[in-house]
Amino acid sequence: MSQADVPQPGVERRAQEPLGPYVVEDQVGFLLRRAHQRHAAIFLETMARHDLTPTQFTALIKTVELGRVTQNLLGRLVAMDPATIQGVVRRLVDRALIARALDPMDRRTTVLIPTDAGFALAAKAVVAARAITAATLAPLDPEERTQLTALLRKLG
Amino acid sequence: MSQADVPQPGVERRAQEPLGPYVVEDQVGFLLRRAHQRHAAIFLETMARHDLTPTQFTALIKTVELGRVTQNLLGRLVAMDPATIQGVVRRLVDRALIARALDPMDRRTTVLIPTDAGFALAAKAVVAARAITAATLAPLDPEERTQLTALLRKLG
DNA sequence: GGGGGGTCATTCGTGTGCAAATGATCCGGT
DNA sequence: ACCGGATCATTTGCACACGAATGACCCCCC
Repeated sequence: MSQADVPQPGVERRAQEPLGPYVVEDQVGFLLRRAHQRHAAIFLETMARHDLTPTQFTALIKTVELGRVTQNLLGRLVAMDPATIQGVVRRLVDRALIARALDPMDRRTTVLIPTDAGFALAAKAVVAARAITAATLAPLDPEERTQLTALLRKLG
Repeated sequence: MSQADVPQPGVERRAQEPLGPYVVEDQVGFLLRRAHQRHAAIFLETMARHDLTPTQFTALIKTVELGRVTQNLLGRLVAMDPATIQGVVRRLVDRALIARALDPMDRRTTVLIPTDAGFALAAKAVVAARAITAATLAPLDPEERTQLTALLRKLG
């Protein structure tokens, strides 16, 4: 590193950066990406024996919870756009965790219904999911966990 | 909704769900995914005229900041694994925002150096990036913004 | 009772994200 | 001088994620 690469901080630079230095690592976007990655890693490892990804788990749980949903509605409920939910549902259907049914009232839609295997796996997966949430929040003390959850919910 | 679908809370269920009900929408993982998606949407829209994705922006900024980095090291610094950083860097090189150089000391590595165009774009993109952070945090009041950032950083 | 605007599901293209495998290269220890 | 473990970059395969386009279908309003 030459001297030119390490200028004295806060002298001439201030004029060009009136709002202070921009540190990528401190931006919400970067921190959100990191946190999401870490959670995904914990999820994948903990849920490995059930072979469910975070999105597959979420879609399955929601389908079991509702008993019967339209694919697009399911997508809206779990924050996945139609193109994404399509692939997620396809994989769950391929594994016979949920089934497609026809809606005589609306021939555009396919109704999704969990299978017995889907119910059974969902029950077991929820146990793992509780551990995943706990492991993800492990670095925080109880009060901070509540705060973080509240702030993220407020973030929309 | 039938009566059977809305049981009185906290009676028989407690025996089977000793830790309380599992609401997927309240789990950190779900909230992190939602928040990350929302940020990505804001980023894409605000950064549209510069045509940079969040990861491309981060990699470019970091390269400009360092002036000269190895690809794998860059990846570690911005939390992208070698397979991911490879594609990100390739797109930046294709657009002539950064250049590859040979390292005579280590023939395995390719050294990355920002081009003049890369410097120029980075300077303009940082302005947009400040707005993106602000827009992402808009739903929170100033104190909450500091809290959220601190909690996410602590999350690792 | 037809027509037009909206919705549903799907497909395509592009961009992350990671595990795993590969080939080239480096380096420490013998 | 060499060899074996480690690192670098790349590729492949799979799974989100979304914009845009498409074809089928719904429903309301004229």
